[in-house]
Amino acid sequence: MKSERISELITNRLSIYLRCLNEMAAAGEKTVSSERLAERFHLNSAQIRKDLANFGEFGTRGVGYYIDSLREHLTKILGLDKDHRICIVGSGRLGAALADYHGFRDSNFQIVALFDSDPEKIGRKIGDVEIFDIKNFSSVAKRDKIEVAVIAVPAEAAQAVLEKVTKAGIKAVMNFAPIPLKANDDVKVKTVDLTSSLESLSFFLAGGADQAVNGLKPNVKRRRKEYVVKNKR
Amino acid sequence: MKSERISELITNRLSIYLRCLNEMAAAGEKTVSSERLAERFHLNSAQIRKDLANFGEFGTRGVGYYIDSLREHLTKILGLDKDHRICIVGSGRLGAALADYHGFRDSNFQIVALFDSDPEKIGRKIGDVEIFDIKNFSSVAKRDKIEVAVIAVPAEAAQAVLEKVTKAGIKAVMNFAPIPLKANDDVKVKTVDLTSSLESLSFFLAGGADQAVNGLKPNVKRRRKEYVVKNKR
DNA sequence: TGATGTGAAGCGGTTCACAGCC
DNA sequence: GGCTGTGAACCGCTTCACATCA
Repeated sequence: MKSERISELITNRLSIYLRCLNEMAAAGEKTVSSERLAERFHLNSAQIRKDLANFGEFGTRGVGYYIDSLREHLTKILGLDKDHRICIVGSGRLGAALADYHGFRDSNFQIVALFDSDPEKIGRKIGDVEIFDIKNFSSVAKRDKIEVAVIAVPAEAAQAVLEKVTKAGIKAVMNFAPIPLKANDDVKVKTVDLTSSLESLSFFLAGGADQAVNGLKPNVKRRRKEYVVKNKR
Repeated sequence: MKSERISELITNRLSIYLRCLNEMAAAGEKTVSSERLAERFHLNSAQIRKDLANFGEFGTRGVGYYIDSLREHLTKILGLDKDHRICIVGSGRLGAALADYHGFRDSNFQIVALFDSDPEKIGRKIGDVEIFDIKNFSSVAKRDKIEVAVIAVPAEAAQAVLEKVTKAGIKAVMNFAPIPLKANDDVKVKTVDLTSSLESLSFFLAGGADQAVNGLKPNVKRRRKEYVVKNKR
């Protein structure tokens, strides 16, 4: 509830700002204005100022933001001053791919465990990450201090997995199953739906909005022309 | 421009509706009301009706939607009645993982080529997909009738790759590089930023909005209490 | 002067509520 | 009676515009 005061749109942008600031710091720059930052990602400068203003007054009028200081603030705000331990539930192709994708390795996110229900797989390793029995989720999660669960199981199993990890006290979940999940208020779920992302692209390729309302199928009747016109623009 | 009349939020939902309808059809159901569909994904029924109304009048008052008929319409609208050929640019860990992830195999999306700039990798295969020299992108893309490019290269290289595939006539791009890209108006780019998704979760774990405005750092001055209070709620 | 911080306006998406139709 | 299709209200995010301050 109160945790909804800051929207996900904002936190996503904070993450992007921080990445950019890190680059600038590496390039030896000292200060940056919201205007210049905005240019970097074709974005509005007022938005950047407003995003930052949610957390305090970090800027200096007439100057801009001191890069090092702002980096520190954002790092703390995003909780990136601490390490986070992740597990992946589901060691099928996607789960295995994610475990093997070292994209997070150099960050403070670390994949420390995999889970599966298939007895064939339990005990094996992918890279140097062991696959555990999902039945033991709670104890392994506690022992290994896991904070984030990545759901990479088929759609049918995803809701049950969410409930299982929730019971074990997990508060942050990244869901790759192509299905909307119902979670407790105190659990944050981010769904990444690759299939519907692709299908959105397909829609665009198929002619996108051009077919809307007008590219009608034979069995669709048309009345009320005035609405059609309104929708058009 | 006109292609922006239908938002991505809508197309994402259409994709989800279709998946649900397919399941229902498989279960032998014939009709469904927007209300019942809405329950399935904890969502508002008016929204479903409005989404569908963008494309015609598919429902029957007093009855609901005929599942088979609606499936056909949505399949056509999303362009899923045709096959789509995909390539992945970047055969590093992420690219290889995606190539090896068969999640799309049983759909009408097919991964037909990989591209890389590393001479070591060119000519090899991942699964049964060959890695080509990015220099030959244009000719390979034309020969293999590639419609969608997946960008899985480091952030620094992503914009250049986008420009290269755009020049080759690609109109739909899925970007995994953690950086916002600038594209032509007639090219659709979907960015999936796993890092900023994770960092959003980290924000939530770190206390989320609780730290906003109030969890202030020493060097942040506070004036104008009235705004603070306003922001608080 | 130059850039922040922010009220107010603008815009787009969601939800409500109900007229219209089966 | 039941459910769609949709104007109107609502809500939240974005952009504008400017007072404020180093």
